[in-house]
Amino acid sequence: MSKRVTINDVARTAGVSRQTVSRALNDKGEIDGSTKQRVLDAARELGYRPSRFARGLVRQDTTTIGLVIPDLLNPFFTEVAAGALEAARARGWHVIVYDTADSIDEERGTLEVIVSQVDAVVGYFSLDEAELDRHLSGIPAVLIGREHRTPRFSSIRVEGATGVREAVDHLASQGHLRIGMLDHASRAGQSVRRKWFTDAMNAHGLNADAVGNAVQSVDGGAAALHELLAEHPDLTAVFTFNDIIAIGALKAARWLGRAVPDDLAVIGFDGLQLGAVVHPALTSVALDTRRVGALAIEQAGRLLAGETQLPDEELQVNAVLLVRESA
Amino acid sequence: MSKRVTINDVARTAGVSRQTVSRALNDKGEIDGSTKQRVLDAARELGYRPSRFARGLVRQDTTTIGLVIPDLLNPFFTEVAAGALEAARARGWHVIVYDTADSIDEERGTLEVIVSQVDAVVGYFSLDEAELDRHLSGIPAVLIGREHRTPRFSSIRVEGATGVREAVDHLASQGHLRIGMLDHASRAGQSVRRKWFTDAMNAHGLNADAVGNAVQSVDGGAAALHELLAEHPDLTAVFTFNDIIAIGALKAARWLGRAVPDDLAVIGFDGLQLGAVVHPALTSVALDTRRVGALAIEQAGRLLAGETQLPDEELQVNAVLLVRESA
DNA sequence: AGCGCTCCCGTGAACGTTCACGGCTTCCTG
DNA sequence: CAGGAAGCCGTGAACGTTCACGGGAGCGCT
Repeated sequence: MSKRVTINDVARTAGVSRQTVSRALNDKGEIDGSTKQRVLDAARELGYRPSRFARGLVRQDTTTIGLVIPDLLNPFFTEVAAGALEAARARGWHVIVYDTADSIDEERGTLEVIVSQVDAVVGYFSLDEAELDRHLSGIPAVLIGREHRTPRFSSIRVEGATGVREAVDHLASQGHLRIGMLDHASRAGQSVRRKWFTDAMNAHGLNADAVGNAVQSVDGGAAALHELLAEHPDLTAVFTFNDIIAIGALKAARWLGRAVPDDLAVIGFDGLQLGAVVHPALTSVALDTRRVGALAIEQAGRLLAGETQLPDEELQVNAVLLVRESA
Repeated sequence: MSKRVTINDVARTAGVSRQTVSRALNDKGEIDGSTKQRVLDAARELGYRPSRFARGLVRQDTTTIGLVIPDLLNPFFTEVAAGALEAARARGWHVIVYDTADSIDEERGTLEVIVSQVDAVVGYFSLDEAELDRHLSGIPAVLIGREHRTPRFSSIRVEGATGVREAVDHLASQGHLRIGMLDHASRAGQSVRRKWFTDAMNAHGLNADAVGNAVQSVDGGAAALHELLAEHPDLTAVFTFNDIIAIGALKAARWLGRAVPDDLAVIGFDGLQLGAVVHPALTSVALDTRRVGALAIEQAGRLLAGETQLPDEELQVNAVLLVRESA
């Protein structure tokens, strides 16, 4: 195994000192043009590359953030990730991406290794607070779509109550009275989004008990709509936990011969770009996914800098109704 | 600004030496159970976190790979990235992801900073070889979908000639005689995929001159199909550079009132998962995108280990026809 | 008693780079 | 010609961790 080429090797073959090599490579001043060239040539010839560890050790500038995502293939997380990457690049930060494959064990494993590699952690987690705390061992962390607020931890909240209200308003104004929902139940029981839905329905004096449960996938959404319509054939509109499930619902509706939006109106949640390519284009309670990612990065920066906490409003992104074709 | 908590601080408050602290944290043997606990407590209390730089400097184990992607929001690249992440995770490597936003300047900037942060680079690049070489400054690199083979560089090739041939066979067997193509012209002129198409058409004695040019987006595909059909109204089938463009074509076809596949057959390229959610589901010359990413990572590992070059066949992924509904 | 072994723990060195400082020329200025 | 400034370069130290080595205490065995 050939030893690593160090700055001293370059210095020797160029006939100068370490420091001069360093000067040449980081083009600081205080160096003669010709010697600089000589050093550069020597470095290239030897195939010298500075050690990021040694460099990082002495100058404390480079910051690296760990982005933890349950599934990169899910377009929602992709969009968030894209927003985060962009924000990070803007400040010259590096982002290590970890895909936990929706597995709690992978998440544990990821956390285990992540803490020794990054300055802060950002993303979606399923572990409970206690274990999260333990694994994180003091690293600043920003949790997305989940409450957890301490000096070391922050969270980015999604505010969808008014957006969902808009959606129900929209449906009601078109005469829909029987509106169902396809929820996505997690370990924690029914979702917040369902609560928003229920509240909005109640505000209209409508009952919100036609709720099905969908697995987090297109096929899951399709299957769930089948079931829901079998139970409640009179539904004329359906609101879904997210766009993925909504697209499944679109698929099932076509299968069942129910035209969208005339025979069945569909409204999703998230406002993914994906919703624009399907037919009919998906109406959705949209949230600025890229902004979610960007906010998380920014907040990680604040935690890193030890700045004072921001008011909740700043750490929140609001969802609004985006009317396309499906409702 | 509070100084960093070092291993010495922990050692002092625990009343032991550095080495003992190190032993406790990396749970090596040679340490008494009670002192270990004492050290751990001290570390937790002080909020101690080992410096990844100092650690990386002495033990040469952690490897980090830079993954360069033109646009994470493009589902094709997302799938490749997912494959790469998975392969990297399997060997305990870290992946820093850079999104160059389809900009050549960003790519340059990325390269500039990447070389000092990773052990190897993997991904899609637009720069010409000379500049690439210069920026990479000796780092092992794996270029995807592009030729570039030297001891330091490798490339992952996509073999689609037979897959495209299958596609044209498929269309011809259904009686299609006038088949067009929506190409994506780059700086380098017409694409290899177009060549594959032309060859396949010629093999059937069909002429392949009904070719339009599409921008790399759904809308671009839609616009291009409009133009192409205006010029060649007799086309009954169209093959596209990739699935994104194909989905645009689907959209345009619906707009023009041409039913797919009956009035117009559409075949894409890439075989994205996305193709399964649109309607009609997209027939495509599919390639195992995740495997592309995984292959790239594996090959980066070989370069890093200085292993001998593999035969080309091993660094290649073959595309095959995936028949869904659109043709 | 002497020897050797095991169990713990500590000390110098090393990893590869940059920072702070100091020294040597050379040139200009009054 | 003295003095100072500017330009160029080298030397010790520091960053925070692990590795290699050595050494003392305690125990059992001959």
